[in-house]
Amino acid sequence: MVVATTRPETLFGDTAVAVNPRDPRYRALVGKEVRLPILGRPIPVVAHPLVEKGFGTGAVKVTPHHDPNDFRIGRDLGLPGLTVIDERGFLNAAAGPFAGQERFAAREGVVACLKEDGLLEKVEDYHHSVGRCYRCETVVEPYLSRQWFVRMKSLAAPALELARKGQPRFHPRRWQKVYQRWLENIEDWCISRQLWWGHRLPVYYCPDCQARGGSETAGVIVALEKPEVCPECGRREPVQDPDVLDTWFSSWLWPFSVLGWPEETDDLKAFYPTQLLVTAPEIIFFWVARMAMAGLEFQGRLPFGEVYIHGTVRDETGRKMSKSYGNVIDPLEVINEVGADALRFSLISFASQGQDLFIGRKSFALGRNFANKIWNASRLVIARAEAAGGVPEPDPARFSLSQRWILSELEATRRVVERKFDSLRLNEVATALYQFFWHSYCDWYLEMLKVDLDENDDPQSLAVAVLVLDRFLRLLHPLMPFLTEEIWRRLKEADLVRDPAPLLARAAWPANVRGHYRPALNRQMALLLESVSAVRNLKREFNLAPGQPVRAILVLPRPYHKMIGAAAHYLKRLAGVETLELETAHQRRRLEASGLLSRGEIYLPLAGLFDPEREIVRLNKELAVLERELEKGSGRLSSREFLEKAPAEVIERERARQSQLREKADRIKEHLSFLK
RNA sequence: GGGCGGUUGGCUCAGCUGGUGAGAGCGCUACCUUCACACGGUAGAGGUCAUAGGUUCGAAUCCUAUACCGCCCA
Repeated sequence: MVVATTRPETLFGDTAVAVNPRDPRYRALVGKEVRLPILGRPIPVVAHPLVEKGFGTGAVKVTPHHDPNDFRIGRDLGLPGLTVIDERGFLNAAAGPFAGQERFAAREGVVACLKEDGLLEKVEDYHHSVGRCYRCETVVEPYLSRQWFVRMKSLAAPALELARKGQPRFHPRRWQKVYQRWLENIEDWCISRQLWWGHRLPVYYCPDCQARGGSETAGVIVALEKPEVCPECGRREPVQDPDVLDTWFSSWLWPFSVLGWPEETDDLKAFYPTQLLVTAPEIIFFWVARMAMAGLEFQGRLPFGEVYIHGTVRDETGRKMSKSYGNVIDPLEVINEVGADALRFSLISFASQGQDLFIGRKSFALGRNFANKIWNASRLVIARAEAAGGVPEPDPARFSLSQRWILSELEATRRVVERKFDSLRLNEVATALYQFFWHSYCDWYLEMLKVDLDENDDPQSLAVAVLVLDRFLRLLHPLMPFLTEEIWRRLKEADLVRDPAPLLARAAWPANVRGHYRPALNRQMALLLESVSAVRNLKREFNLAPGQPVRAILVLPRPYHKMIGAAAHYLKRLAGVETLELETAHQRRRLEASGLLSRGEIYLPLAGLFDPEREIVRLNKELAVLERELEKGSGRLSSREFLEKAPAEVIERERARQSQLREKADRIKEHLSFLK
């Protein structure tokens, strides 16, 4: 019979040749014996379904002590096993003429020997996967040895019972199934590790009693303390098992062992169990489930109520970051480059609900830029406040539009942050804070603040700027603790914030301030912001410098005039409008550029700078977009089914939107016909 | 083999219970060193939401199938 092997040197340990029971080529041979080359030992031909017919010759040599599959075949069929390779990788006495040879040298020798005897069919290159040590790359040799196991079924039962009731709670929820299924299919836990260091197994052997034999446990002593002499025969000092415990065997005690267990310490009483465990998915079996089991066994309660599973951190090529791969980005280096808060904020921003994170060195610019922005904006506020000799207590009765708006935005952000924290959507906490601070506070509020200060308009602007900054720092603190702490300290030193708390870390979380949340303001504020943007945009379209002073005609319904009139100085400064005229209707003149607002229009008389052709192109483009939208909407509104089945508010919104779009389109058409 | 996830602008990703104008950061284009910030500002370009069916008045979102990428299994 011809067999194929990648490890010829193991043939000395062969105790059978196996074939698939359904393989007609060998059916007649099953039950017969063949002779092992070199040693001439007779071994049986056996049948086992694990053997693949199409693989190799369909017949495999079986070496139960040096191959996991062969071990199974051997156990299923009651085959004997032979250990022929020792712990150092040398062949032992069972290898006959090859005894004492190193395994790879023996491989060469065996092949030569087979060739000489005319027993070698052929040698060919073969691509296969061998286990290697991840540190030294040495090929791992399967080897049969004594291992210790923990029986898990009874330990897992209480955890399983709770798992079925949804405890602990997993985020995202799908991992709960993974956890539960593992507990359901619990296997005994092999705790023997062949490592150089660690806790040795508390297992001792008496060589004399072992030699006398009798049973598998003869001469085996399990004890907390090393026995001086063998408790059975009282003669020799027992020898400790050389293996160490699996690291998880101490880790599964971690939730209470770090609190002083087995003593009943105050810490243990105060801090066990905790609320939330944060970890990665591959740890669910190794650690989460085992901590749960140990917690129930030794403390009678789960060690945590909730488990947050974050994504795996991968490098830019998608490989898991791992010390053994050597592709880890060292957090300390990142901290040196961009700061601890930037690292932290970046990571949180990237970690959305259990998705894996792909991270390269450049990724941390996100947090770095944000930290830089916060620092500089804070410098501005503090410097201006100090220059003003402090800020007055804000008087809610005198809040201006922009002040009420930024306070409302802050409150809206505070609500989002709380909600997202509660649902553990930390990346969305980060996004909300980022958007608020950069695009509401800095882009608009601080720009308006500068205008207020320069025009000596309203000292309260500064007071609100400080108030908002203080609240914002409190909200951001969990994500960027160092930066916020430092800025807050400076606010206190400048006497801008008065708070009894010695540290921001201990200061109160901002409460809902009644009346600050006023979404209705957005419509008014939007009109102001739109006006500024529209002027900037038109200047750009017609190649005017941003600072070029222009006259602007703002056409709005009467009720908005007062509000916009009060904010005219912002338009002047932020958009470079020299004179602002407010009207309720406007007859377009030839050399004017126009822009549409959500509820009004703006005109810039541009005289010689105006190019009607250019304006026509621009307006046509805008009109095309509107008409496409109008078409979609009227399609919907003319569908009887839509009108019958959609909720009234959806229909209402659609109608309102249609009339708004139509009005805009009509206005553009008017402009176009005028220009032509 | 068993279980699970992903596919949205050039890149990395959000988008929770379907509600109808698809978002962000980076990158890109133009302009700006204006006294918080060029790690910045202003204005902009850029997407048949993998494909094919289905459910629905309505689908990036729900269902089915396919393709591709990826993860876990002591």
